[in-house]
Amino acid sequence: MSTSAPHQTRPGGRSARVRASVHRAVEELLGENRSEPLTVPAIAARAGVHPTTVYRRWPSLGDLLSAVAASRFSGDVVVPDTGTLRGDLERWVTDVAVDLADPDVLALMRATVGTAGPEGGCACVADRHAQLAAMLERESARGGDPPPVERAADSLLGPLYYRALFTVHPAEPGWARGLVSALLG
Amino acid sequence: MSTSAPHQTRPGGRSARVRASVHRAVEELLGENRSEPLTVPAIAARAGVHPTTVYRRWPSLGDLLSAVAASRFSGDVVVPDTGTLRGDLERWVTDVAVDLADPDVLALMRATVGTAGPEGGCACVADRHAQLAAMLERESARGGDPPPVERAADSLLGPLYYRALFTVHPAEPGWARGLVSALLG
DNA sequence: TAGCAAACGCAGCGATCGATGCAATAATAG
DNA sequence: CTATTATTGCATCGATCGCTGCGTTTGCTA
Repeated sequence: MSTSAPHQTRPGGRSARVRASVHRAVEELLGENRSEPLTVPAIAARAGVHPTTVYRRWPSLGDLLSAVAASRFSGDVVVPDTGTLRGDLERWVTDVAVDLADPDVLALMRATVGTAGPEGGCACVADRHAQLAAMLERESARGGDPPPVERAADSLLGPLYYRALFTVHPAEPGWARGLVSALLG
Repeated sequence: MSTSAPHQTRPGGRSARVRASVHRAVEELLGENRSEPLTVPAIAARAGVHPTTVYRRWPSLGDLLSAVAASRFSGDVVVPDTGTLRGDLERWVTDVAVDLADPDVLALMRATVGTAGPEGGCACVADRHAQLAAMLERESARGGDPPPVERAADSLLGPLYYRALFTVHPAEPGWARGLVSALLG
């Protein structure tokens, strides 16, 4: 057999264009903070796509939001490589803090967590967890003794996301850096 | 005029009963994790109240959820008084962790954050912040040197709420206690 | 280039949401 | 106890949501 699975999905051309358009429409509509709730027809209209398409491709609004969040929060922050764990973490938390300061990002995260349930929350932070684990792993390979991933997540991602979701987020510059000091001593 | 403000609101009797019933209905409907989104008619039906009443008393669903969250997250955890800051914090974070392990509480928090925006988030943690500030204040009056409220919130509430919203929340017993050690050294 | 199948658009349908006058109830002041 | 008025219930209406066949377009493979 040349290719065992003939082609169950069709990821190129118009499909990809529609998906990107719908994703962008979701981000845009969530960005402009409207009082009305987010609905599929509104998304389709903004995307220039028929509502039927959205209903058929994504089983529910929660799945759509999860997909948008996973796509948006993957690859938006690159894992730095400064040579030391402290340097990597300091640069990384700063980048994450900058990303979390964007109102559009916050709106997307709120909607995803509120609509898609626990899976939505995981979709928002899965890539961040992987990045953090990669940096700690590298430090371990370098011969260092990094803290476990759970503790690092508690000390870094915890305050970052807590402030983003539950406070008005003043976010003084340099504050995120202090989290690294609190973790590494 | 005998009394300058005659009576603009009427908080007793049936009104209070309706409000309590609607609040309870919201918590119940969010508790049983349904795939359909939360709507006003569903809440009214569960509460045994006409939908018009809900539409008129609460300007939007977000306001209703904020009110429910503020009511639910006020007074549910008492501020302990063990004599030492460490003892107070350890008991308190344990209580908060237990509360956050309740699926109904998580569902209410997700919906509030996702629907009511930043105000919803504040409504969920305002009382917790006040409690934390009270314990630190008491330590200060006792002659101690407690950490600032922001750092305590970062170290304690941050991991607690981050794990509750963004992870599957295994929550080993005793883990919350470790947060206090990480904060106080 | 030709053929196949996946994906999309269109028209239309039941259901339900959210809102609006009007009448009835009941909580509070005197 | 009586009067006032905030509050709720009822009936109803327009708008829109979410979904389902069917025909058409468009990637993908041979």
